[in-house]
Amino acid sequence: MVDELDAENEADEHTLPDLPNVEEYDTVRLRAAPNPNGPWHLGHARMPSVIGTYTERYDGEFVVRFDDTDPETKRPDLSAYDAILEDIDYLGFEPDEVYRASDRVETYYDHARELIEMGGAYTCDLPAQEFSALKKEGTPSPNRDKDPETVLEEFEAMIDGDYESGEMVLRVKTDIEHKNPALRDWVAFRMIDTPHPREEAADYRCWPMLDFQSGIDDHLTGITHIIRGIDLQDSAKRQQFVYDYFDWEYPEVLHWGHVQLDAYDIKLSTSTIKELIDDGELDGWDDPRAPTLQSVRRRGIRGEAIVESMIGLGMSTSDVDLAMSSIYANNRELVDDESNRYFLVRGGQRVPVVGEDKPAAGHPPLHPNHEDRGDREIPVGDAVLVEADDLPSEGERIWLKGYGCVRYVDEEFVATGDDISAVREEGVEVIHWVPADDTVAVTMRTPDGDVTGHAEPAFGDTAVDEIVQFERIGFVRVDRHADNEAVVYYTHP
RNA sequence: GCUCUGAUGGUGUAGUCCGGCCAAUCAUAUUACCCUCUCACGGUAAUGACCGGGGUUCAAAUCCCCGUCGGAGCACCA
Repeated sequence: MVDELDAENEADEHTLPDLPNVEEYDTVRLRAAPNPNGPWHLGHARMPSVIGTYTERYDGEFVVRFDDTDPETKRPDLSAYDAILEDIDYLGFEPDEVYRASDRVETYYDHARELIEMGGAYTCDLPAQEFSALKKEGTPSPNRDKDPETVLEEFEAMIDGDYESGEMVLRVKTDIEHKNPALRDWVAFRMIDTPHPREEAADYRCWPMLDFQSGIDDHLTGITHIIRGIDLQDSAKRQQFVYDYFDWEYPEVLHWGHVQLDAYDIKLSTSTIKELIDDGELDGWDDPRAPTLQSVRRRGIRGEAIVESMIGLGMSTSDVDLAMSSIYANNRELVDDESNRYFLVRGGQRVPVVGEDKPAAGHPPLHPNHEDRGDREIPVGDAVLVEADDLPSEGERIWLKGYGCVRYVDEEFVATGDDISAVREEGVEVIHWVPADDTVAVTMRTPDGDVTGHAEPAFGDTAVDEIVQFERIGFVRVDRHADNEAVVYYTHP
């Protein structure tokens, strides 16, 4: 038993490498630092999946920090804060702490003041392009040697909003000749005229840049390991200058590449999805065609299946393609056993059923591997609906699943009375069907558009949120029921 | 241009630090067969990869060099 558990743990640990130097910290503390500009798309799931998994492995702590320090270019969406927390909950994780950077602006100011007093930063009124030109040749800004008193005065003026956007910034004094131009005297604070959408933060005009804010916060909140994308691979080196001034120890850092997703036409980008929704091309964030967490959630995919796939991507720094089929495979494993079976006929070709001894009803099982769940009852009536593609050629037999064998003659099904050996030994095909006059009208929403059809009467007894399998079609999540009408979301084959 | 960083089958991943047990792991995908009153589940099998070229070595996916290709940063975005 113990061996078994060990083997299992080893298999789990195989996918994600151990975090470096965990033994040096009392508690491993990890953070996800989303920009709250919209609900999450599937790619965003990687961070909480990995962080949550590591948190569980090391019995650590999971911090969420909203990096919402740009009210203009990356303007926060007020509803996104909660939407993101819900997405994390859906994936099965619960943050230990939640912060909003826009609540902590005074803290950033304080640290900036301290940095200025140490001579580690200077106010600079050079236009961005001019500084950029100087920087490229390694020439310092003429503002670089201002005395700290002047800098402090000008920085307070920035805080007071005495400058307009673009007039003045606070730069961290790094190494203007550093061989990597990306690290030379970077901007720590700039002026933004647009008020922050959060009321609590609406009065601030002087905002920290990500590298400053995030660097300060990671230290102050005791983050031990930072995991972030390769787009931020220079951040640690930039922030190291600030850490050196304060004599802080920089956390461990890991980087990973971008995630691409197959199976969707829509780009994995919050702004793209938002535009499509605004233009009415998508119904909302949970439209089945949208590559968002809300969408797959509505389709009945378990957060756990996504986490497993994300963990499977490992921690490589190169870009990775995630196959939706991997998420589907994980999810199928989770839902197959509990999903009862029903028939849905897409479209529907009406065919009368005749025959002197024809049975009155079909009785297929609710689940082929669980006879104890019992059978469904599907009355046949005078006629059935089948899918046009399933219609046999004239004179051929077909087996109506759970009902029996019929022969297609003169556009009618004639019950033949054959037993199951017709299927087992004579190769008669088995198809699904519904009674023509007793059905539940179903709209099935799929990533490729809506499909309409008719489900068997027993389907009306299913509960909202239930995952069922429409035989020979795939799994769906029951979204809502009305009188003999239902909407389902297609999960996967 | 400068600076980082990476390259294993269709996809993802293990192995690379400490060369041999790697004619390369596992998963997924695809195909075939078995099971089956589903094209689900389960079972079996097949398919398919170390970016290229040199070097070191008895031995290289693993070490060194050169190249090729990819990603990222050099923003008053995150």
